[in-house]
Amino acid sequence: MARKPKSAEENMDRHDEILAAAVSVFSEKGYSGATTSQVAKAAGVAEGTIFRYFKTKKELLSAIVMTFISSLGGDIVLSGVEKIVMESDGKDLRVVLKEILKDRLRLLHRMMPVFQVVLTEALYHPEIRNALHENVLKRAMATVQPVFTRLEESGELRSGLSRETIMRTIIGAFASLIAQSVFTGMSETSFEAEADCTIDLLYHGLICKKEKQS
Amino acid sequence: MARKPKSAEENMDRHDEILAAAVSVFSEKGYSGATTSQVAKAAGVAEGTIFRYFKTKKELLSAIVMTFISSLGGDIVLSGVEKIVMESDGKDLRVVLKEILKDRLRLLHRMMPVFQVVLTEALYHPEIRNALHENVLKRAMATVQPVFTRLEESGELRSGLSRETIMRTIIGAFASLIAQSVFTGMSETSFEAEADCTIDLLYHGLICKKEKQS
Amino acid sequence: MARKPKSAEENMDRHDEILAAAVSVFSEKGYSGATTSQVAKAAGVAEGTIFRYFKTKKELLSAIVMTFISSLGGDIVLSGVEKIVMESDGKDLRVVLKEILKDRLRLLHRMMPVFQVVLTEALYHPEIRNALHENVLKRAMATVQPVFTRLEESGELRSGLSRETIMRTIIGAFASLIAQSVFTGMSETSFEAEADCTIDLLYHGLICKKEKQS
Amino acid sequence: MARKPKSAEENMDRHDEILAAAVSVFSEKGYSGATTSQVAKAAGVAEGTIFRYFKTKKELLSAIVMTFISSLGGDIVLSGVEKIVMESDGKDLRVVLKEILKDRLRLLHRMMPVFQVVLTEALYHPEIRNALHENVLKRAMATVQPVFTRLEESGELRSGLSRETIMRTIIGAFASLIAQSVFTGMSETSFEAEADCTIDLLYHGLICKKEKQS
DNA sequence: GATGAATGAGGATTCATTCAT
DNA sequence: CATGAATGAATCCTCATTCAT
Repeated sequence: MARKPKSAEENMDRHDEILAAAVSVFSEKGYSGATTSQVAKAAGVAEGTIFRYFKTKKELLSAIVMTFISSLGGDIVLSGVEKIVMESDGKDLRVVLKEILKDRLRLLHRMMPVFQVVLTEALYHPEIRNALHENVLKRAMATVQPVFTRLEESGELRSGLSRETIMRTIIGAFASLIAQSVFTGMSETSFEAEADCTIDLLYHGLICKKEKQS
Repeated sequence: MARKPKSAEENMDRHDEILAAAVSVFSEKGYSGATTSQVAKAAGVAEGTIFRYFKTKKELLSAIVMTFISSLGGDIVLSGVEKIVMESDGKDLRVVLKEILKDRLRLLHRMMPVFQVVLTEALYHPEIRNALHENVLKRAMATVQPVFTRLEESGELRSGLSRETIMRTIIGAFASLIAQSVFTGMSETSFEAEADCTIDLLYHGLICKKEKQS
Repeated sequence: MARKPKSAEENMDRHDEILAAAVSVFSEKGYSGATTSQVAKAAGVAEGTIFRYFKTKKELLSAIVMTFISSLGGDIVLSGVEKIVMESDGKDLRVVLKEILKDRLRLLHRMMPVFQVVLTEALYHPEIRNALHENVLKRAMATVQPVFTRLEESGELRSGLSRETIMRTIIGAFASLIAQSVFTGMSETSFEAEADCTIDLLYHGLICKKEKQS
Repeated sequence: MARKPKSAEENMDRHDEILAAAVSVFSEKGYSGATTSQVAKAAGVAEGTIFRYFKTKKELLSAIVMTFISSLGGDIVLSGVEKIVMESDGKDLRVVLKEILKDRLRLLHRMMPVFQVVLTEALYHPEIRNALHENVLKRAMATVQPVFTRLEESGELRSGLSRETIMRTIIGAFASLIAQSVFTGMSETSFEAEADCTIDLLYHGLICKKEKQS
């Protein structure tokens, strides 16, 4: 890889600094409620500089959404889950779920502001919704499939549960937990407890009781 | 030019018409993204008229939030659930959950836009979050308590599940279903199927499998 | 003025109430700074009612100015001075000046708000200035002429003083006293003292000192 | 960082251009009657530019008032009078008064519009009145004191005249002359004549006729 | 007549975007 | 390239005026 001139490298930095600043500001005031001048201040650049990297304010938002999608849906990020899934054979579902949840949570905490911005905008822009659906949800489902396939094949999974429903319910349950933890500032330990409890609930909802383990 | 003189009774309507229009516009573009002129157009009134009824645009938002909270958290609305809860004794939990879900869903469909506006703003305004927590969540939990208390007393409820976790998980699971149904335009019947499936999952997650206790 | 029919008389009342309210409001916030709604509230009438009596806000101002001019310049009002002037023969100028000042002051205190409104507007509207000049100043001068004519004829008035200068100086001196008394809330007695002192100054400036004064 | 090779200078200009335009427009239509768009046009800038230099329209007014007060009350400006006063020893009071009047008049002609704006607003804002009183009137009186002190000590000043009254009367007399000259567009020569006449009047009102020195 | 709700042109102010330096 | 002053369209809001009741 030939080294690019310094200025190009700096440009990249600037680009990302502005993006990061925009995420921070947008997540605090919302996209429409934020001003480019606030973003500029947060990024430590002049207002005009923003428009060198992003033609319009809207493009700045798009860049955030795209970044989010590709980092959440992209290989790099899902790989954490992928690894967990691949190594899940024979493990108790509860353990696997917990691992996945913790992996996702780590990510989400890091990305909370982006997440908030993207979700909010998704409410108002179907194309963002679609992009999320295609690139994040479907991918996530595909990644996790093996776990359920295995459970199904071994007859442990209760019958009558569609994959979609399962995924949706798990996501909903986790999402509500994460939301609560983010907004109420739950402690690490009580989050753990709540997580275990939630997983336990889901586990029993999913697994067939063959009276194997109590 | 002065126009549209109406009876005193229709003044109330005017107020509500503007409110309704605001909900509609805000839910489409977000509060900050919407303009008072758009609201006026949607309400079929002159822009100035809005400010006869709501001193500022912000007050318009507040009115929406308040309306939402009091109609969702208020007696009238919860009474649907209350009735279900009161008559739930002896019924299968699945049936009760289904009834509650359907009741809430009916309401939510009617209020979807308000809901969206309020939730979005709640992301950015802690005081709205608090108001929702105090007036909606707590109330809802209190209303549903008897169901779980009964299950607990009869030993049907699996042990180790905190009320909070149960409520959160149910809400999360339902919310994700409703969100999907709203955004993907799920059909009535497939919604029913999904709902049954979700309820089934939750039911087995909640209930102790010792067979019916007698 | 011939009396109008009763209904018209009642109209006059309303008319004057609104005018009085307008004076009060305009004098507090200035013409442009005041709103017709404030005037309406002060007058205890509906906003629309104002426009029955005065086609526009501007006309309301005109009416105030006209009222002022005709009441200050008109017979009724000047007659106080006229009487003083007519009875001034042989009196000491100081006494006459004092009487005039006191007469004007009484009037001015009653009319302070109108005065303020009219003067302020006069700054911005030459036609008001002209009207004031023609109808108030000239008249006032004409009224007071006899006093100075008499002094001149008796040789008491110092030579080299034009009537205009005399009048202007007296007016300026009195005006500054009144302004101070109005804005600083001078007490009745200290006002008296200041007035005597001012008159004394003017008197010696006007009168020829050949005579021994006792 | 933000270096301003010439922009420092130009900024000042811009700032002052807007201020000057505001003075001009406000003095023609009054503060409330003027619009920021008129000011912008008069200043030859876009409307938005005004708000880069003055946060609000009101702040623009404040800036005018402050400028006025500091330039009228400030050392630089009073120094003209101060010099006259310092060099007044032995001179005839008439000459001194004339010199002061001419000095002030020159200033006032230059500042007439500001003056008008400030005085008008002073009518409605006690704090402006106070500022004027403290920073202009008191200062002016302090500056002129020596003249009268000297006269008093030499026994030339008629007894029974308080300093306050003297000052007020002189100011009122001069003010009325200046007002007339400004509004009627008096010629230079007739102004001179009127001024001399006014001064003569005041002089004889102030000075004791001992026929000593002349 | 009197009312005051409705109007909408117009005002102050903001802010994304441009461009000369 | 970066800057930030300048821009002016767009926004929220006001208020004189009208008119159906």
